Amino acid sequence: MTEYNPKEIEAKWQKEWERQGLHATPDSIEGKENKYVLVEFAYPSGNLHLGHWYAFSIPDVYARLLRMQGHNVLYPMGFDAFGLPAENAAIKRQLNPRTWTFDNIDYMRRQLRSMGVSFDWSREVITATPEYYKWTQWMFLKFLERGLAYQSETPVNWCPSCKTVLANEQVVNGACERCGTVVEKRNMLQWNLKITDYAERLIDGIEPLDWPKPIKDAQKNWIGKSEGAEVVFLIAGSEASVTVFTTRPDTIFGATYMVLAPEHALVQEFRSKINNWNEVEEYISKARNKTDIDRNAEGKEKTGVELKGLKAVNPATKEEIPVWIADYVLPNYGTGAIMAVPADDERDREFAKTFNLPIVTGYPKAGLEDFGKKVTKYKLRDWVVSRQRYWGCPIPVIHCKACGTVPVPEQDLPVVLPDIEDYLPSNEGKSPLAKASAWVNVACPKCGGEAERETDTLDTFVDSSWYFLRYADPKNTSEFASKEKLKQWLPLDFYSGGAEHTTMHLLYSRFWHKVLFDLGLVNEAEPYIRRMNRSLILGPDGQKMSKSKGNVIDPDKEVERLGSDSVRMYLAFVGPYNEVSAYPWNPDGIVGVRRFLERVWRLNSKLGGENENSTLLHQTIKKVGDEIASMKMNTGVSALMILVNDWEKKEKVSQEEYEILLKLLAPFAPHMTEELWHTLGHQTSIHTETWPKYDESRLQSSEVIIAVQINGKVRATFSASSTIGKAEVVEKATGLPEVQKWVGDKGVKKVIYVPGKLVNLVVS
RNA sequence: GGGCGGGUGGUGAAAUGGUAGACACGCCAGUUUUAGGAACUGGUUCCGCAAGGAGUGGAGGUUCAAGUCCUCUCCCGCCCACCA
Repeated sequence: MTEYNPKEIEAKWQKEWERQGLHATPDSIEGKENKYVLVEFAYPSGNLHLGHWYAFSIPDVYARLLRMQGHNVLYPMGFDAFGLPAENAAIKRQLNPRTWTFDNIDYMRRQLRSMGVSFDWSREVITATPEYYKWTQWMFLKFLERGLAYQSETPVNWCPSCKTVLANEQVVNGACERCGTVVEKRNMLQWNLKITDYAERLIDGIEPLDWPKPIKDAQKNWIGKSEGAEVVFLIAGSEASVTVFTTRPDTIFGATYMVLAPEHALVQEFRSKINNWNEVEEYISKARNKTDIDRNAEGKEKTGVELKGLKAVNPATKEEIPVWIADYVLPNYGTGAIMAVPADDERDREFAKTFNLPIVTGYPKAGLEDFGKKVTKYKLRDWVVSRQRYWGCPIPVIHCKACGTVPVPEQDLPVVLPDIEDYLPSNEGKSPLAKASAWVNVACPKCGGEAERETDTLDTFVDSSWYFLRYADPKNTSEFASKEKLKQWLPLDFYSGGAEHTTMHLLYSRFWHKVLFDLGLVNEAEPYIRRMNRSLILGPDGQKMSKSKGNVIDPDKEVERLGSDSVRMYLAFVGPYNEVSAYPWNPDGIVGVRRFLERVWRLNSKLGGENENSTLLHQTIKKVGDEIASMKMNTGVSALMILVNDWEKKEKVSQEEYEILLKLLAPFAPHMTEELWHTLGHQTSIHTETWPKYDESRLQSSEVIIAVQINGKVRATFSASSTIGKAEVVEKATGLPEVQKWVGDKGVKKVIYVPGKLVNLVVS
């Protein structure tokens, strides 16, 4: 028997599997059920890091188990190829984003193959290819048709470094999620998708899903449903009124003043009646220029200005109350106006104290709808999808002076992203595409007159909202995917990815899917039934890996040192996959896994024994299958180690049982098991074998160890037949000298017997 | 401020209310006619020579029996956050 040489055998089998097309997945196989295992596709950043290995190789173990258990398993991979990060990286290197991205894809594909993951590359999807984004554009037009895509001039988040607008979800603590630059507010004409129309359904749909509770809660929280009432406050001495939203209409008798957002329309409407207009105007312009960071820095210190000369009437008390503007009232939540109840609301109280406004306590409580009508409000905002950047999917719309906004006719799709020289973003908020005049200037599809193409591109999250549908039918040129093929694979059986997508990709794509469902284009309202967030691999120092900290583990080097199978198996072994946790990479820990694989390799020289059909073997078969299915790979691996530890003590091992071990190990270490399998004389792949079956009746050993407790503390153990009865156990237990020592002459008051496990003797 | 997770050896972690610490790393001792470790054997929760005692952040409780269930409390992490 030769030595275990992973480098050699891994390269050999990767090549051979590819040659055989082992992982190409047909749309259906007679007698097999389809299963769709999905991982978030790769972003072509340029290099595979350990996170990719963790993200792809562990679900691969699961996919391989399902295959061996007789399913037709789709496990695809693709590239989320448009977007800011790739474009920024390309600009930094003075490369065209297209060249940069597609070179990265070629390189990463090769790296991915070294993982020995069973991706079906024949179904690869790349969002930046016209074959793909034709359908992104087509779907966008469907949204437009339905009134779910619209343009509006609204204050948006502008990243001055990336020189583009960002969605709310992409702004973290007032800074750009991608580059960390403080985001500014700008008024710009933007394309939006009406995700708010789906707020209620996005909340309702989430309940029955098999998702971890924290993700469900986070999404519900982000959508932020609150039930309350809208109450109309009249402006004294005028016909005008202001509607406020409150979740506590019962406190209306305590409302002693009202506050509007500085941006509220009423302020401008009454500008001539406001006595201190200069002061008010100054406050408004200050509030407008404040970034979210500034606002946070001020903490909870309240600022505001009274609109002097204006009074509102509290509909409950009929009293005239002052009207203020303050930036703690947000323009885009509720109605942009509140009734302030300083006795009951902490923020209102603080504001009232700062400006000496009246606080009344002990007021009567009102009924829910006495003074207003019941309404529901959401924190969720519409999804701003315009990006003033080159590297994205063109928005398929033409602006005509005569006809207005005209959709690009379906037969003209895709609107191909042109190759341009100057792709740098501009400070004015104009897409670089605006400079490609040959591309921009077109005839209006409606009237034939002069018209211009929309030059903004779509947010990358639009591209990734439906990629998993394309895998079902990746070569289709007449539809994004046929409904029949979609039916064969969807909804997904399993979707694994990062927690950072909870309120972004996972929310956007659910929304997208619901719209497609309403359009009759997909068969189900929810795309992902089972979702799992993976945990995180940290550097050896327990810190998040980063180049600046110098704690980055390069998977290529680990593969070179110990082999792909060792890397995969170590990642499986560090801890449960399905937990929001983080595991430090232990360079010695992976060596332990390599040692285990070598032990399995060496067992080969002990072959020739008789079948033992041991309890341990049956228990291991059950355990490994169960643990992989629940993504608790760590305990699955340890079960295999226990079996191997046991066999190592034996003189001989039966070949048939050794082959069972190899099959159990195959999902974790696909290369090594394949090599050993062929060494044993098999001609076909171990990965097409069926998963070993265990015998239920062999799970329980005939010999058991009974623990004897005195008052709940273990004082002795003895072994006995598993069929031993209570009376006999008590007799044996009380006969033991170390038990008698504790019982003494006190006598046994009570006996609890747990069959085959323990007996507890209660003594005085 | 709101929401959600967690606290178990030196480390990663195991434990349907039923022998806490499986499995692995590290460490210690030894073996292999040099060395090395990605080899082998044994040991390794803490205190104690031992008998024994203590022990899953802390304090109570339920139970024959609690890491697991209940009450209170401390600490840590993540997400959202002036959302009316």
